[in-house]
Amino acid sequence: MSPARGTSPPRHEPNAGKPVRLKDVAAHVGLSPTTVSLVMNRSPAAKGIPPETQDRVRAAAEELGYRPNFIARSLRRQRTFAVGVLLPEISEGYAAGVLGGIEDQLLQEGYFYLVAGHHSKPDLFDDYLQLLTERSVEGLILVNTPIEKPLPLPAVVVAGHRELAGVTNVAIDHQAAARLALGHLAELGHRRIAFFKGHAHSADTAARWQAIVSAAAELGLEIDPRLTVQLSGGPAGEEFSPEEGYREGHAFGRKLLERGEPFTALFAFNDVSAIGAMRALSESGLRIPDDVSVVGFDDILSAAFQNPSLTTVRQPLHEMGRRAAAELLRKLGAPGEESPPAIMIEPTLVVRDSTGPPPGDG
Amino acid sequence: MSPARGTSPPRHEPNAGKPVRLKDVAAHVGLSPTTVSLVMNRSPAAKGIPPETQDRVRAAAEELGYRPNFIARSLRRQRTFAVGVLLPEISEGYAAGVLGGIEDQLLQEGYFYLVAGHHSKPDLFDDYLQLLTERSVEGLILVNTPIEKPLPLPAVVVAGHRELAGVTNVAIDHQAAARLALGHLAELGHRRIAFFKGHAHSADTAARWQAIVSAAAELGLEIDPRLTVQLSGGPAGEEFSPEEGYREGHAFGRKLLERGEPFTALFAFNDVSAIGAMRALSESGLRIPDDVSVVGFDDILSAAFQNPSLTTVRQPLHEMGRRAAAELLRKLGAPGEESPPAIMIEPTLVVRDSTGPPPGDG
DNA sequence: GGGTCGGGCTAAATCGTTTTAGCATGCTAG
DNA sequence: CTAGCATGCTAAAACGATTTAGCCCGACCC
Repeated sequence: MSPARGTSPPRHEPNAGKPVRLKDVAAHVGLSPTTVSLVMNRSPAAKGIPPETQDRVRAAAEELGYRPNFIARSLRRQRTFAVGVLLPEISEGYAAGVLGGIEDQLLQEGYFYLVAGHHSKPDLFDDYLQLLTERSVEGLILVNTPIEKPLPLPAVVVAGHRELAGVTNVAIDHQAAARLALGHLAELGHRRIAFFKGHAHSADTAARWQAIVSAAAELGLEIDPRLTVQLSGGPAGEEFSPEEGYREGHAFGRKLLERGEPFTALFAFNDVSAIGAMRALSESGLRIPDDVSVVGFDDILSAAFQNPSLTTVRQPLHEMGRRAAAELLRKLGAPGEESPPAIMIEPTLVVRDSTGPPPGDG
Repeated sequence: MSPARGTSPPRHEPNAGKPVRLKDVAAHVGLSPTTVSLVMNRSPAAKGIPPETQDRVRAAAEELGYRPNFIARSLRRQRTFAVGVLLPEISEGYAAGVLGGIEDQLLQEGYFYLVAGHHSKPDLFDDYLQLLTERSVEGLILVNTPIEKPLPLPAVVVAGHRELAGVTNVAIDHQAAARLALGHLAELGHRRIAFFKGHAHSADTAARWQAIVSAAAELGLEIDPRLTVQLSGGPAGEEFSPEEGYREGHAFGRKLLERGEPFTALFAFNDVSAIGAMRALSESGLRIPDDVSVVGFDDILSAAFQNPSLTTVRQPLHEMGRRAAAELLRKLGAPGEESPPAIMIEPTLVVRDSTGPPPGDG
């Protein structure tokens, strides 16, 4: 059969020339395209086809290196096995982390995804939404992206605020987060705790603050308005850079000290502002954690590299993405079925060196 | 109509029921699908169609909210306007940064992209490559991904090492990077400079070291082997976490001090190891930059938050991605045409507080 | 008045699949 | 002997566009 396997026909090679089509395989085995299709898809209708024929077909497909054309298939079946992801900016840490989880889940299930970063511009958002639906994505995942109009497709939102009928919101359990952080501080013996509130136009601000107030109540901690500062987060609507967050943390840490109201711990809104504040505190001669303990939020890379390393509440971004994707696929698989309005993700507390007992406590 | 909570039948514009087809538009204006297609695509063949007819068609399309089906169009034209991106892991900073640039460029040109993270597993790489070609992507961008076999599609590689005929490699200009960093240190007056070499299995190690050696020669600096340590980067083939890099920097910074060979500056292989080393140096009572200057590489987020903030060579990741995408699109537009084997990207030096004149210099 | 030309449009083929509806053929049962 | 029924396959119609090859009709030319 095979002539001294050295010759040169592309026997083993993927595909030398033009791609192989279904009908090429059919011609090669002397059967109709229908039959080949049935066999290749293991369609139930193929049960009438004897096993030896099936083997013959599959062998031919293998030999010719047949790969079904996904586009043609999508057109016919009206399924693209693709979802769209909309986010502010892909290179930013939060979105990238979530996207990692989304990807894992989707690829595992045989889906792909198209991403578009709208840079927080509403009209870009609309454009991309349009483009994505034009490309027939089957569903949407929005990360950190506020929506007003109802969406034309099944959707899951990660860290959205607004509630929208039919879309599931995957978000961190702020209540648990607040309990973890404040619980940790309370256990160490802190009573006078300062807070950074998020800027007004951040999605998480309100929910997180609510949670903090309620967790503080649970723990019998008092929240002193004089120990609370609100971050501004730069001009409304614009993207704020981490550097800005850092500077704000630094500035507001200083401001806090200037108020002269004593405190032994600070729970910042996020890691960058916590790091900025740590800097301000050290510059004022305070030692961390001996004089003041600091807790951040997010667990960005830098948190571990600080000196002292930062205790913080970690958002499991990867898992949030995973869950969001899983939920979307579930929706796609069971259309019409009721879907949960929200999925809560449990944060974890990463205790490092920036927290310890308050001064004069041991 | 809708009983309880629905008061709103989706009478809103976009599309109430089923999507509008080309033939629906055709029927609506009483013309053939051919004509409508010609008009909508502003095909040159449409010049025989009088402007008023054209307007009528466009008005109808607008009115009905017609959106061409991209899949059908792709099938017929054999163009998907999509490219595939392969990278180790999307949530990692380097890849995410590059991807940001890729995205900007692609979306601007009307392309989308499919991403797959192969987690440095060769068989996953092959699988995803297969899946991407099955989906008819028109080209590939590989980020930080070594290749051995030739690729089945036009491709551009970002930070690849191996040279492969026909694929363009977008990489930082190591020569310029070395000159920037060493030039800066030399200008400050440093002569005894320590180095971290990258781990053996990193793509950039060899090229960067070469460049350092040659830049040092240009500047008349001597490289002392006793001031050179090679990072190990964890077990070969595995992904190494930033935390590991940090720990290594810390450990090797200490090792360097133990050797007892005096030095006034350290050029680390990357920021995480630089940060680790800074920590080790401070712990030994050395002040930065008064006693030792430190230069990193990459300009990760944390570099700016360090105390002192880290002077480092910035890789313009976004631009690298942009250039890679632009080059791929060029290739796609001009098939057969010769393409450059490499595109050099100029790094920049970000001078912060970790560098200063050597001790006893003023 | 017949041929030519061009303006305005369309029928039909095509892209590569999936899917529906059947068609032969042979065997069995009545 | 014939209806009925598996068995093993296939023809043809989708899917929703693009594109090729004309068709029809009136005006113009000689």
